[in-house]
Amino acid sequence: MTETLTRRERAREATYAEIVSTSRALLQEGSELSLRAVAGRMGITPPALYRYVASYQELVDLVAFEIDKSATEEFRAAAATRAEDDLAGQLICAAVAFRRWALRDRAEFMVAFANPVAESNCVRRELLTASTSGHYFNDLLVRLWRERDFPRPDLDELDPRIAEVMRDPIYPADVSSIPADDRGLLWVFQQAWATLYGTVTLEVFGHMDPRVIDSGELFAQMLLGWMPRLAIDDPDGRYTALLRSEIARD
Amino acid sequence: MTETLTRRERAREATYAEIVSTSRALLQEGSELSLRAVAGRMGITPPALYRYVASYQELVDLVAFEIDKSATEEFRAAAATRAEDDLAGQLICAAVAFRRWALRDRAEFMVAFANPVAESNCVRRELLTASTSGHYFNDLLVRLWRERDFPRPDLDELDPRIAEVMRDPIYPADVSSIPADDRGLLWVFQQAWATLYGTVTLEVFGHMDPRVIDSGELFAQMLLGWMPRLAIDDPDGRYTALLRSEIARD
DNA sequence: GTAAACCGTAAACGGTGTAAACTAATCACG
DNA sequence: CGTGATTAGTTTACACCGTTTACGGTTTAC
Repeated sequence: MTETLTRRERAREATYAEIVSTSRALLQEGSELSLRAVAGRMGITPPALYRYVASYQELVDLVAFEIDKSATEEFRAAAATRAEDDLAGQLICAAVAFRRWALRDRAEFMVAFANPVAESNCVRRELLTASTSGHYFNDLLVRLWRERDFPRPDLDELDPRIAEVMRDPIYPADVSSIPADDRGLLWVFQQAWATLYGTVTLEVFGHMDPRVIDSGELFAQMLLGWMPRLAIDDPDGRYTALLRSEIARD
Repeated sequence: MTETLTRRERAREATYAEIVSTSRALLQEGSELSLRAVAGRMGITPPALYRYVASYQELVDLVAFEIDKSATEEFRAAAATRAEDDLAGQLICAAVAFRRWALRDRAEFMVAFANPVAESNCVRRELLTASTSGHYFNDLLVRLWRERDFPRPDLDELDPRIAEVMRDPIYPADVSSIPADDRGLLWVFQQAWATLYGTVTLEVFGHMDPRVIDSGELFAQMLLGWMPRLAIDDPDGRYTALLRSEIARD
């Protein structure tokens, strides 16, 4: 099953990997991501990078995709601290991990999530469809739904334009596991994701009192507000406590 | 009452106005906002701009503030299409106007609302406190609350850190009109604003199926979800219809 | 009337993305 | 094995960018 690559292809693959890791290193130490900086640190001349990416924007897109992929691993790890069958707990941990990651690695977050994707940018649109984090959260929600059977809209009670999208979704792409009749579930996901994304983006951009951000209450209330809709009841306050302790975790 | 300005002060004021209008013109026609471009179009040499702003970031902050101010006028105009005492209708119209404006003038929206405000940037923080749009929406919500008396949390049932912020808020600043006991209202505002901001930012950045954005349903559902919390009941569906028709407007 | 404050310019420095022409190494194949 | 094509990299160059410094003129204020 191991892809048999020619020597050159392997070298090329390695160079791509180095481009990505160099770029991420730059971002993490607070520098600007620039073609010249990446090339310089790789001991290479700037135009050489054009053998690998067609433009600066394409470099950003490439790095964004890899950042998303590696961040998703972090969410997955956070969820893995809960029991296999505790999907609600996993969702809470993953969501909080998303926020924690975003506030910690702001620069990386902005590259991956707060970068306008131009109408024209087809490459970017494709990568977006492949969004690793999108797939992960979507999958988590689907599994939660199988377990708890929270309400989902019927396609024909939705706005027809939305129903059409749910029938033939382009993002996230992997939707084969959801029966056609239950596609309304995707609409629940879309709305939940919008709320999660919106809250975190607002906090990262900092357009509000810093004390509110620090407290994490905006995020906590947002998640708590979603729990009933996902049939996550919390009679003994276990999940609320989990949420709060996860948020407090630096 | 007319400020008596010296000739020089008037000239300076005029130059500031020209800087802002030139910058906005650049943004609106899709160009990048740059010091050199602004100077060039003003028929001036780039370093001359340093007599007016200390850095590029300060230019951006200045322009952002003015954009926010003028956008707020647009929201106000949208609200003015409703009767004086129809605060719910005004809120809906203003909120939809916010979205409409953001999707129309994406570049301007990003400068004003999707620009990270650095911890260090004191000037920016002050301007943020003076946020015109923040004041406008906050004021609208306060008036709606006086009319409909929707529930607001007591300060002592809130997280103490949040309660502290509500007691001594820095954003939005004008809060003198809210009795100390009712400051929990600010928390409602904060959450509503976060949801509004988050939804619109997501749509502007376009990290989702374009068809969903075009439909406006994400935004509609978000607003519809908030109406009950604001005691906006809608037995005859008038407000729902208003919301939908406002969204459909272009 | 003179000194200070102000507005603007010219020149320069170091940074950015990108295009073109060229060189050296590597690969594929007869 | 040798030759021709493909590839990875360089050099040079251009047009932008923010910013600093030193230098003129105007306008103001005393």
